[in-house]
Amino acid sequence: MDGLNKETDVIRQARHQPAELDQIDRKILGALAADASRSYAELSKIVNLSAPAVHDRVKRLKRDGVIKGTVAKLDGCKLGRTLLTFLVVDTSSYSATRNLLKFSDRAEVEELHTVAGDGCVLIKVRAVDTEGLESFLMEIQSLEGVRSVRSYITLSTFLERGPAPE
Amino acid sequence: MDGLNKETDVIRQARHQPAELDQIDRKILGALAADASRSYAELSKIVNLSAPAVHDRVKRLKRDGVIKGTVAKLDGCKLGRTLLTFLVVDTSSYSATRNLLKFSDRAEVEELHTVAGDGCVLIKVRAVDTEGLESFLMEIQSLEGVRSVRSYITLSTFLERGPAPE
DNA sequence: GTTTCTATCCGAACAGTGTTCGGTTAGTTT
DNA sequence: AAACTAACCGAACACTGTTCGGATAGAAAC
Repeated sequence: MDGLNKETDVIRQARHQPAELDQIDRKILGALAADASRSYAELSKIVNLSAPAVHDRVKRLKRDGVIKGTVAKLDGCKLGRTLLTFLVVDTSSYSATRNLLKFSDRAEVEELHTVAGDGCVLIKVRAVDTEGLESFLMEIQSLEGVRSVRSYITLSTFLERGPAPE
Repeated sequence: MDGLNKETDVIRQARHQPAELDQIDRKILGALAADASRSYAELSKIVNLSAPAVHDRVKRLKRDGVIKGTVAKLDGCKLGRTLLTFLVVDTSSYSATRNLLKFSDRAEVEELHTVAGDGCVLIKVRAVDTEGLESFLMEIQSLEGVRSVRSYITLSTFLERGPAPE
């Protein structure tokens, strides 16, 4: 027996390394990313495998974290949120940035990232209306250490989806 | 019989007006927006109704378009896409904007909006690496009528979700 | 070459969930 | 009062998700 052991699936899993994805995996991921309500019978027809085989693969993809979960896509407008805006907030200190991260528990905040470049924090906000956006904006601007806020108010959305598997 | 007829559910549906959402609807929506794999039995416990009652409500919410569908959330990094960037493209003509909209069929493009303000189009791009972003950027910049491109390269993502039902 | 181990697949059986149905209640309009 | 609608429930049904044992193929170990 030499020093190089066989790398089994269990060992790989312990290292949190996902298995390599073949074309079948990517087809399944693409199908589920577009519509997660598809049955295993449907998926099995798409990739020409049996339902249990597809089930095994999906199970592995979930275990490895490639599939992080399944969520319902809601219509923001029909929920009463009509105004989508991206804010780029320029801060002067780390503590100011930290204060901004606290806004992630607001209902109108959908995304919150730190970014390199001119700004420091990027926020995707879906407000009820212009009034709701205004009060949110003023709250941000009044924070200690916030130098400037650039607003990109969305007119039309042409695409909104998650990562594509290839 | 006076001129005002009763507005039934069928009539309202024909007008594409969603029914008003009560607290139970919003609880269900919140639960499904966080995890769409929850069973009706689980949901029924959350809102203190029977499974068929929850089923009826979900059916209505789907029919009215409040629930647009269910999708699998994929891990961009584990798919090999490590670099998330927001681009704000400033264009000088409508035809240039139209050309930008064609980029919505690219695998690395996740969102594409037209925006008011300084820029005209906002694109969320998940590229494989810096090299992939660079080639994408150069393709955009070389388009006729593109005046400038502002890039916001994401360092860390703290929140990424869909619209919240209040 | 042989053995052993792993990953992957399949068909069949099982368990669990989704879905439909009839009946009841409550509220509103005629 | 009568008629209609919306909403709920329990029970039954149909379907899908899931597990199981067995077969195959490939890689590593001997």
